[in-house]
Amino acid sequence: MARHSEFQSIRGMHDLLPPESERWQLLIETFRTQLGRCGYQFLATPVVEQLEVFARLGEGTDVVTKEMYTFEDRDGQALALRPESTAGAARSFIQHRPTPPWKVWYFSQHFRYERPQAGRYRQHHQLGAECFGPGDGDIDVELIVALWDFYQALGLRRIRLELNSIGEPATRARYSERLQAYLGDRVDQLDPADRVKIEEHPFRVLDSKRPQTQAALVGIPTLVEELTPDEATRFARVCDGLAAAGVPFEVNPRLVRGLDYYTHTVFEIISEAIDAAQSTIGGGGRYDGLVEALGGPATPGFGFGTGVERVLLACDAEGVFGQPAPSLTAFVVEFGGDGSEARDLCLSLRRMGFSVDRAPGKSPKSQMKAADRSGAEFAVILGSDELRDGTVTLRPLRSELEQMVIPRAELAERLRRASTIATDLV
RNA sequence: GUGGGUGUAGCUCAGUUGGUUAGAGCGCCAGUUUGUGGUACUGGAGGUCGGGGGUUCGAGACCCCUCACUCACCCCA
Repeated sequence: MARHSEFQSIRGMHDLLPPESERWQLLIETFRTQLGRCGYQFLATPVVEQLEVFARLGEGTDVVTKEMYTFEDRDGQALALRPESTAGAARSFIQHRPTPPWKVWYFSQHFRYERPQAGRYRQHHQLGAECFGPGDGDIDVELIVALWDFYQALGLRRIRLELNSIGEPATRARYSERLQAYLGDRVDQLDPADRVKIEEHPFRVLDSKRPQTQAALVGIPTLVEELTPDEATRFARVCDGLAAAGVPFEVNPRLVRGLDYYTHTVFEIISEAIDAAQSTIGGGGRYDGLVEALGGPATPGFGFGTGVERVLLACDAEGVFGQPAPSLTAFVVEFGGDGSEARDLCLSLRRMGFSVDRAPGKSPKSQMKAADRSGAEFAVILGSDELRDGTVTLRPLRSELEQMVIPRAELAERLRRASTIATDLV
């Protein structure tokens, strides 16, 4: 893209313009409806937090150690743009001590300093939800089903839910050691690029994309085998709940997530329609230790995030969006007067709840052209004859019906009957 | 951070081995139709060829640097 001016948006950060922005509104509205049914309410936390809030997410996460936008303010306080939203929500929970269960949803922008590519941006947006308080698996089911139904409501069909349990931290640690031992015995079978991970991030070897590594992983001990009876029972209840809700899923014993705070249930939802490397459209899990790690009372939690840009990629790939509906009821076209009557008519129609626009000062032909382009259902023509007679010409733009001259007083009623757009007033 | 591809009009792109004044389609503006969009025809506006340097009589084409976009790795939504 050519650079025409001195300034442009920051790498990996994009403007959101109409008509694309309309689809964002649709996504947000659908999400709000879906989560509202489950009793979740909107939460907004600041874009900036103390660096330490995110640092507590763990040393083992690239999001924290490599990708954060960090800076000092004028007082020398260490701050960061949020790379995700769960930490801020947890901080907020601790700060305000709402009575659990605290069920919130959010729409927020996140910042990660990575090289942009398809479905990955330095500023990206997520819709998400968190539930602080209840520690039972039924909350896991509630939120996963809500997210699944959100995708269904959008019309996405080619999606896949992958599920796993990583148990309590003790189980995870035990498995980590076992994994390191297993991998240590087979170092030379792994892809060289993966060998270095054994020490620091043994779990990262599991979901490696490299064929040589994947071949070496056949028969590797799985986390599921390592779960205690209690953990396994808990996981089974989550699986049962999803099955009862009719949500198809597959247990992926190698599913590990990028953030260290997860316990028990973790999941991802992948779009099979996206023809790009970044095809995970949503993911989340349980984080029973997070609130405590941030200095709050021991409180379990579960949450997820879904990437708005990626969901829209999936929607495009599946072609779920039809023709956009008309957004204007009427477009007022004027000529032969000084424009004041058209101006007043336009304003009064708006106060009656109609969506109306106009393009004053241009030729009749140009105004009609503007009316067509605006997507309006009707042109309301105020020419010299109509001005003289106190009438308007009502011309349908989206159908083959004939135009008609009607008394000005009848206009509102005619529009109300003929328009497919609901007015927001009576 | 590593590697590949691409930068020409608002958008999508042509532009031959380096050779006059840089093109097309769509979009935009206007006219054919001084009261009517969506079709058709005609005309018009719009470009420091991403930026800088170099080679050359001559660079949109070649070389170097740089910036941006893009795809992949890493990682993640």
